[in-house]
Amino acid sequence: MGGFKASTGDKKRRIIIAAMRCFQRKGYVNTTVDDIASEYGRSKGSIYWHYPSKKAILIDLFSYWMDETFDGINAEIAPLESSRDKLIRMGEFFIESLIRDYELYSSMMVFWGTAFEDASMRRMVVDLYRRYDEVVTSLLVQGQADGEFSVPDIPAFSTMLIAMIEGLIVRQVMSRSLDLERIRREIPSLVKRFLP
Amino acid sequence: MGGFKASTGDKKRRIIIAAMRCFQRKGYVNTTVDDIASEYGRSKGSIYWHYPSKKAILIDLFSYWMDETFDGINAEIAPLESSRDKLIRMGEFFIESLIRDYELYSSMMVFWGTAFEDASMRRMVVDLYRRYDEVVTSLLVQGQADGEFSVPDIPAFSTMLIAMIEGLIVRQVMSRSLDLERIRREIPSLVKRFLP
DNA sequence: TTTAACATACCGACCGGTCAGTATAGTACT
DNA sequence: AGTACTATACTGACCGGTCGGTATGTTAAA
Repeated sequence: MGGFKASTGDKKRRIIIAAMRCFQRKGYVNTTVDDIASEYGRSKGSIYWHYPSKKAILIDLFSYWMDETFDGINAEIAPLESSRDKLIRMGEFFIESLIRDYELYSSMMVFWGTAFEDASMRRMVVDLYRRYDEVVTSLLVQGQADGEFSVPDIPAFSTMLIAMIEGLIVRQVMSRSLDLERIRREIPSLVKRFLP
Repeated sequence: MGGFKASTGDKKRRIIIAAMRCFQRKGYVNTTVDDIASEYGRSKGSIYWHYPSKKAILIDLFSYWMDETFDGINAEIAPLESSRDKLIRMGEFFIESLIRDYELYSSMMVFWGTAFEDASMRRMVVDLYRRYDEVVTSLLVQGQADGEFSVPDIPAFSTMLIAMIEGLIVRQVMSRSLDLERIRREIPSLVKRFLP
């Protein structure tokens, strides 16, 4: 991630940043559009000029994060050869992102909470899982085909790997007490146990 | 879990069940106290006779679930000898609970979302993590002492095991599309890879 | 280069609905 | 009569969204 573009004119992006900060501080429900406006440094009317609803802001934030995440992953793993290395790199990448962009992940949890109660947002989350699954599954298939490792049940293992990352994110956002550097260091040894 | 006690007089328990159903359907924020009352089959005034606030109901539901979960785990793993078997059983137990008490887990996610925005609830969640960590860590220490397996970094591995379960719960609650039976079947093979 | 016309961006008072929580009167069992 | 509980009606804070109006360009014909 490493910060949003801030070229002149992209007010929407500025609003998203403001919203992100607010959501991270107070959650979605407790954040008022006036809060976002004040963080944005403008008034509520201005927000509604750019966005049709509070929900639309959250959705936009989520889309942005999702796209950036996948771009990031692809860029990270593309130069690597081995599928196992790619999976290791993916794991490390997520932990590093979580360390660096804690605020963003934190406000993303807000999306999860809200998505739970909203069908259209939920669909976005499910789509996100599907995309992760595609990436991980194809790496497992590839690595197995190349004879790098052998996995008894690829879909199940893919699900569990993704679940682990997701669980780490959730926990860190809730507790803020994880030693993420230490966990990052253990990712290679973990994946090697996973995929011997 | 397998259903709440329903002895005469424990209206609070009935209210909790009603609330659970509502939260599961509509989430915490979108559930009104009138919704809970109507699911409970009584009026709002009645709810407020038993509980001082909507939040108190959620907290009570969470406490109940937490206690039941730990009782369940202890009962499951107590008769087992090997630490590895205990960890396998724990994993299976959670997946089985998730299959059986989906509604409950689903409404628990609501707690997560709300806890994110509320310091006192957040403390409860952090405490829950601490208790899981105690159980898993002590099993890892024990198994290592007994020469069953060897783990490079016990706290990190404990965290990751718990994260995996948590992640599975989150994902299932969101997507409802996981093949949990299949994942349950893979738990032993997964733990054996984890702890060779 | 003036000016009319339009576009973009923003302001903030206000409305209308929602809902947690309260007040109070009832009921029914002991 | 008292206690445990329930029903009804109400209050008031809160907040998403609206809207009339303003300010600051931008374009282009006169």
